[in-house]
Amino acid sequence: MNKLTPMERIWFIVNLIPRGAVLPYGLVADLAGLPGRARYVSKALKLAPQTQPLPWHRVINSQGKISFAKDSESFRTQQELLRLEGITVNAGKISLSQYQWKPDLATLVMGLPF
DNA sequence: CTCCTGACCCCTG
DNA sequence: TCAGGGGCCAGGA
Repeated sequence: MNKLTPMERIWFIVNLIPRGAVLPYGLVADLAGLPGRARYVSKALKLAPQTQPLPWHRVINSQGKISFAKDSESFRTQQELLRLEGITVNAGKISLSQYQWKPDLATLVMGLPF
């Protein structure tokens, strides 16, 4: 049966975010069936196994901004990865109205293994 | 078991 | 826009 752990469900959702799109931590949590657990999403990304590539850079905060300190190496890496996908990033900000992933919920939920 | 720490979020001023 | 403050809760110490 579908015994995906909460963390695995988060990774599953993040893997669904298409190239050139982004999704806020809070919405990742909602889609993973963990409403109100935005913080847990950040933890899950940090603890994600390097084994398989996870598009963690497509996850940003609800303000449309990269959540790493602007002077950190992680910040620069995420900004670079987003730009490589054609996303415009200004001072760490991304336009959610323009790039936020808006999946067809009915279709999405049907395909979820949890 | 308790305490502390977050790649967060929402609301207020 | 920006800063606080309260809420949230799984892990590590």
